[in-house]
Amino acid sequence: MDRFEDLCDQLQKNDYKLTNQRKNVIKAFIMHADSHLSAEDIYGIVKQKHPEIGLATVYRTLELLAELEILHKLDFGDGRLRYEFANQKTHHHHHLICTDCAKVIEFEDDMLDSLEQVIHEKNGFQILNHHLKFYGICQACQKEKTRV
Amino acid sequence: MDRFEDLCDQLQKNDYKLTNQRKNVIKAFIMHADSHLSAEDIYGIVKQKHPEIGLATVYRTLELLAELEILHKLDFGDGRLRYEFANQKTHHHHHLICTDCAKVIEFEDDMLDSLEQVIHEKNGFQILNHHLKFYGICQACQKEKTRV
DNA sequence: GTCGCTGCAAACAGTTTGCAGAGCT
DNA sequence: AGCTCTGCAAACTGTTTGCAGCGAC
Repeated sequence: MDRFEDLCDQLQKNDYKLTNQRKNVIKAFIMHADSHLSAEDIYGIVKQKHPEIGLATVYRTLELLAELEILHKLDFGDGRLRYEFANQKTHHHHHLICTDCAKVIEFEDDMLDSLEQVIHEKNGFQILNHHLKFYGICQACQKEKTRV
Repeated sequence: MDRFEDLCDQLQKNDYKLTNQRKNVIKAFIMHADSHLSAEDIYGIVKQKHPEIGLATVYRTLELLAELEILHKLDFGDGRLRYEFANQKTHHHHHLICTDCAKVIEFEDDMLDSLEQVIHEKNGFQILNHHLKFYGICQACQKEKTRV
């Protein structure tokens, strides 16, 4: 079973109707699985083939998919929420954001597990999630700068 | 020299005028130095004694103080920017956010330094800054839950 | 006196919501 | 057929901006 059918099943299993709009939003995500799309991005992509979709529907669908934990909300501080597939390794998955070209690079690391343990011991805080973002300059932009 | 005078000096040294509104915003921050205030928070505090201040001025002043690196912007994902004093240890200073009561606890750690080193080696990414937030349930809210 | 700063109100951007009609099951 | 879902437009929220007058230096 491919990813698309799997996600459609998840919707139906939870008693949500499988409308064309929802299918198209899911397809757009699968087509751009490595991106971090915003509502407006999705709207633009789906609109090309299905101009009748409404932006509000996109927002409602994204909210739904996030609630089902199919998608994760991301906030890169650019004033709009972005989304990515929520897969198993999400907890150890962080983002490097280039402040020059806004490119986002993914990064895997589980060092935070031990840090969470320390925090739990020191503060009695029960940690459920964390967000770690690095801001800096990617390799391409560094080269760009030395060249000029 | 106390903190207030020091900050006023910093403004003047940079050719910014020392207006009453700016002084009052700075005072409000000093009075609540351990909080993470939003523009609206500051507006409310200053307005009590100086009802003539405008919200736009607060926004402009916060922007100015952030540019001078007197304040740091924080984004706890609640839809508004918050600010705290930018001091020397900021880079190793993170936040634990309780998803129940929204309380924010400060946390110090420098483990990320070595992680930044690893990232630099693996990705050639020159890291300038990072944001690390932990979401979970604080000790008080955990007790609250077991009691009911 | 000059020019930066302020208050006000209007503009803005992303997101949410009310409602009447469309469409999945 | 029933009730969820949709498109549209209007409302909302935090923030920014244009402008005429005010005030720090």
